[in-house]
Amino acid sequence: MHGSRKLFEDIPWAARKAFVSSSRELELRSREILFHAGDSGDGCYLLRSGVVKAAVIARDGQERLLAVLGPGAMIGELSLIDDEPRSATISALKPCRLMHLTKPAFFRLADNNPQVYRRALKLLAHRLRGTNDTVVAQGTVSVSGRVARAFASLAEGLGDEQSDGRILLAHKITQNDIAGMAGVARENASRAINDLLRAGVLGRAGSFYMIEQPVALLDMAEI
Amino acid sequence: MHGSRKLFEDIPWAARKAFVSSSRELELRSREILFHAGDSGDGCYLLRSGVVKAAVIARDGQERLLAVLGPGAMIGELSLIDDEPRSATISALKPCRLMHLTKPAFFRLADNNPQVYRRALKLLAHRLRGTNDTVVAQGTVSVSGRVARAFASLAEGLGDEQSDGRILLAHKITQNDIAGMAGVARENASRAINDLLRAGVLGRAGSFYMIEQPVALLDMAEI
DNA sequence: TTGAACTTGTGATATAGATCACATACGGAG
DNA sequence: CTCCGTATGTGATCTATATCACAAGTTCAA
Repeated sequence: MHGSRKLFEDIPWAARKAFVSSSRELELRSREILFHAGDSGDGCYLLRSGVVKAAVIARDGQERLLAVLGPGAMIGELSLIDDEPRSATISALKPCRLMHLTKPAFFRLADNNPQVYRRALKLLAHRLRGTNDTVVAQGTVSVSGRVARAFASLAEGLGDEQSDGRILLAHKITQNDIAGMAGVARENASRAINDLLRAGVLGRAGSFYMIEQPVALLDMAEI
Repeated sequence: MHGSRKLFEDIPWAARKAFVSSSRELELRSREILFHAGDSGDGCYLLRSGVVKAAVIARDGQERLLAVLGPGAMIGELSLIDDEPRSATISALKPCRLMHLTKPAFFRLADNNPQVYRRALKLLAHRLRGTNDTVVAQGTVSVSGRVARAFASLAEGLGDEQSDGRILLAHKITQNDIAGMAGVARENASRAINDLLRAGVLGRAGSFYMIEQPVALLDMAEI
């Protein structure tokens, strides 16, 4: 749970209140789609509770997952900023509550609280570092390493750190999702996951995954 | 030459003057390195003239090129924003003139001109869209498509559009650079480039490349 | 001008990972 | 419970791309 994922950390209370009052609540049922890549739209959303995935469908029909996002995440900020179409499809992996903020409201708020601008810049900078790393990893890291990476990224997006340092991924994740994040075939994701399980780096807690050895995982992921 | 690459478009003159007066000039000789990935550093640079490349070296020693940047480009803004180490190594491909802006100067300037914040956000949003696309392309587009992509990206970074619509890449670029951008082996980049030359999509203008059919190129790149 | 150090082109081979083809297991609806 | 759709595991191919191995160009510095 890296701080820079949260837009409103370090933001004065007055601004938070202004945000809440100028935003509108909405809910999503499981599997419901918030918007599709290519849609027009200029507002952004703050995820209050639940889990969503951001994905794009490549020309050949393959679904590539860019991220799985948990509470506190900012969604749709690219279109907010540059008025271009939505860059990814957002769909709910479980029931979600969101706040919707319009573009004028956001900029009014930010103009009055430069902290908001700084926070937003940090958020984008953090994402950019992440995608840059992904680009490099894509080309140089093996399938099993990229699968490890996918788990690391899930841990960041919705991991729940236990008191003993292990990280619980308290959400049902399919091999298809993992494969989509790692950019590998589902069958090979399966093999890689089992390797991680056998190595004891990863475990299963009920129907959820548990990262038993976060350090070892990051190492395999070449992070 | 997409507008959003330039930090100071639409920025009031007063702010530009403030920028110039609070910044320091510096020069790089060809092949000289501005900074290395991992270095600490919190200032940013504006490229006035010349060409640089942004690259990272993967764990296995392979060089992966993130971008080739021409005049007007912003460099080192990630560390400016989040105080983390430099994310890439910047080196000059030809002699360059740069302006250096310190972090306090940037934020002072931006706080007084929210346009600067908006502009910076747009810049990062644009990059993020680009890297997201790259991630997807990495996993789904063939080698020749990715090489086409590399040329498209070069065109954006330092292309010179002719009156007849063709785009001149007025800089000596090696196959190694192309391979590094596309994330492929140099030998295969060579084959792909020759395919593009034979197809007439690409041409050679002296020792430079010329994009003869930009539309066809983008199509091959699956953009 | 003559190397020496880069570049580029192209065939031959090796291999990681995709794809195919199933068997098996699971989970929710009736 | 029991059936059906979805998720998983694992072998056997197949193929795109890396890697290897050279032969020619080029560039540039001495």
